[in-house]
Formats: sequence, C-alpha cells, structure tokens
Amino acid sequence: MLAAADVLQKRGYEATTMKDIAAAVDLTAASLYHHFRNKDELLLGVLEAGLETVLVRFEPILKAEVPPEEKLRRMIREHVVGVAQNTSVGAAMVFEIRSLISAADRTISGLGKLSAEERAAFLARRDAFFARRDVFEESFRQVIRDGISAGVFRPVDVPIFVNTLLGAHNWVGVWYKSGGRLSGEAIASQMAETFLRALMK
Amino acid sequence: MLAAADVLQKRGYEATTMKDIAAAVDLTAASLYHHFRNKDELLLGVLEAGLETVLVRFEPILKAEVPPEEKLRRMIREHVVGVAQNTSVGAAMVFEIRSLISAADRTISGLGKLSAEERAAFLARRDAFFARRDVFEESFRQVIRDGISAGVFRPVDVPIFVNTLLGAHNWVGVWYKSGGRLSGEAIASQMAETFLRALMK
DNA sequence: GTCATAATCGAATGTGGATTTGATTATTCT
DNA sequence: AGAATAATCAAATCCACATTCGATTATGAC
Repeated sequence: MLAAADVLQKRGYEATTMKDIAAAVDLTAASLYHHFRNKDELLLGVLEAGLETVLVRFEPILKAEVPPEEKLRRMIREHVVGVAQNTSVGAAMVFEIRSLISAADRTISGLGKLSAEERAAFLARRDAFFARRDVFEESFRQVIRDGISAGVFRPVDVPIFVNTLLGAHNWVGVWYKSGGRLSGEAIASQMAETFLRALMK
Repeated sequence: MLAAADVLQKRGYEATTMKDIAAAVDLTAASLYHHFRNKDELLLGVLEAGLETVLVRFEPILKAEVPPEEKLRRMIREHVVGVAQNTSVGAAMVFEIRSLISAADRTISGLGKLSAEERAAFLARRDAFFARRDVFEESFRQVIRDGISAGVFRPVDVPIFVNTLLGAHNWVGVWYKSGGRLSGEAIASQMAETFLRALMK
C-alpha cells in the first residue's frame, strides 16, 4: 500500500495502472489481485491506513490534561509532521478523495463487474472512511471550541477556521520535499505558531 | 472551458472524458477537436484562464499606495473570493496541476501521437503557465517581506508562511459550496483576519 | 515428505475512451 | 447568390488498461 501511495502521488489515481503499482513491488499486475479485490479497494486501503495512523497518534494528545492551546499546538505538529513524513499518503489524502467520492458512480456505470452485494460492501466501507475522517476533523473543532469557552481563544467561526487549518496542513503533502531547507518538525512548528497567534486573544 | 472546469471538478482529469465535456456544451466529442488540439491543451486552457483572471485582479492591489498589511488583506480577500466564486476552476488549480506535471511523461510514452514540435510547443506553454503561477506566489512573498522590513509583521519564514496561506486558500475550492451558511466574502474576511493576526507584531 | 494453501505469473478478454477521417451543415464575406 | 471558411457530426480506428483464467511455483503445517 505504501508503494501504491508513492505511485499514486506521482501519477494520480486514474493515471496509475495496476501494472505501475505492481512494478513498484516487483510483481505483475495479476498478482495484485490476490491481495486486493480491485483498484478501488487498493486506494481505499491506502487512505484508511493513512488516516488511522494519524488517529492513533492523536489519542494521547486528546486525553492529555493540558490547556486547549497546548493541545492544539501538539495536534498541529503531529498532523503536519505526519504529512511531511509520508507525503505520498498525505497527497493521496488530498488528491484521491474525489476518486472515492465518484467511485459509486463509476462502479455503477461499469456494472456487471461487481455484484450488488460487493458494491454495497464497498460503499459501506467508503462511508466508514469518511466517518472516520470526520472524527478527525471534529477533534480539531472541539479543541478550538474548548479554547473559546475557556476564554483563551478569540471567538472565531470554528468550521471555517478548521477548514483553513486543514487546507494548510494538507497542502504540505503537495509542496514538501524531504531533504529540503527545513525539516518537517521545523515546518510544523512554524505552522503551529502561525495558527496559535491567529487564535490567541 | 468553464464547462470543462465544471466536469473536471466533479470527476477529475483522467476520469473526465471528452464526451463528458462535449455533452456539457451540447456537442459531440469530435467537435471539441476543432477548438482544442487535444485533452491536455483543454486542461491547460482552463488553468491559464483561471490564473490570468486572478493576476489581472491583483494588479490594482499591488500598485496601490497602501501599507503591507492592507495590501495583504486585499490580496487574501481577492484570491479567496475568486476561488469561492469559481470553485470548479479553483479545484482544478489544486487537483489537476499534477496532470500537467506528468503530462510530459505521458505524452512521451504515448509517442507517435504528437510530433516533436507539437510536444515542445506544449511543454513550453506549460512551463510558461508555471512561470506565471510563480509570479502570483511571489507577489505574496514580496508583500510579506515588505511588511517585515517595515516592522509591521513579525519575522516569519516567508516561503513557509506563503505555502501555508496558499494551502488554505486553495482548499476553499474543495470545501466551499455556494449557497452555504457563509458567503465567499465572509469566508475571505475570516481568513484574512486569521492570517493578519498571525503576522502582525 | 506430503498435502493444502498462498502467491505468482503469462496470456487472454473486453471495454472505454482519445483521436482521426470524411462527409455534411452553418456562417461569413463580398 | 456563391464561394470560402468554420462547426459539427457519425462512424471507424486504435490502444491502453482493468480484470480474469488456468497453470505453475513457493510456503507452512504436521
């Protein structure tokens, strides 16, 4: 799946062939079908794994007994560092979401391929992914609401602010190149500073 | 090209067929080839037009005799409002850049299609687009440098800050739905406020 | 060592979609 | 009107995939 993420980052979902992905792990395209039912499930696997990784790393932060501003700072750092460490998955999270959204239509149009049950199972799994993603985003919204209630953050429109924040984070996967002038950590710190200053009273 | 942008936003470059685009303007796929040499040039046309629109709107702002903080505020508003007004083009600017980057490879692999001269012409036009995009991004960097020199902005890492800013802006094209709770103007104001607070000393 | 199962591959299969071709039909210009 | 040019289309071409099939080769259990 990591290899797939790499190829996906370079070429994009539709342009990436099963052969490309297979070549990246020294296999033939046919062999991939022992491990993934089809191309859509492979993509979904990539995204699921990436999202769960971040969610796991967020757990200790969210339950820590620290003030909202410190919590948010840690979340931003963790997310940005995560994206920078694995830009291929980060970029997939940005670019390939849409393939997933329209997967329903495409699957339906290419009917005959999958059975009704298989299709339903896939869509359910996809929706579960989106639900998990919302859990992730909601954790940011909650921390910011807490900070506003506590009076340490100025009152902002929380959904807009979080979209702003996440746009900046996601974009890191697009422009960050490891080995560049700054480390992922350094970038994460800068961004945390930026958004905390924007938020503090 | 606007119709193409719409279809592109929904389906993505590779998944969008010439037939889809043609249908959006009540034509057949074949007819499109009277107006665009091929699919890549159509995409490039969409992106070029979108970028030039923003660049034109930036001109008066950049030459205005106002302090850096006011200049930046206007630029942010203009850009965000522009993206919100035309999310399809905004989203294309985010999602389809990669198709353009890898266009060289794809074109080369599908050799026999284009002549060497046609290929060179296309690549030159593509590079010109990226150069224009850099002009756009550089204008943000310059204003921020000016503000730092003038002592009104705190010293930040300018490239990182601008990437942060542009990530947030671009993302608007992904999540904004017209007719939602807030207008593009309102969102633009919020975002300008966020980034100016992050920057002011 | 043998059997079952997992992995792998080479060679089809079938299809969707970009692009071309060769007319046919509008427009425009004079 | 009549010629020249622009737009349009239906049908054909052509090929790059995703996916399947059948057979072959590891691997692991006992």
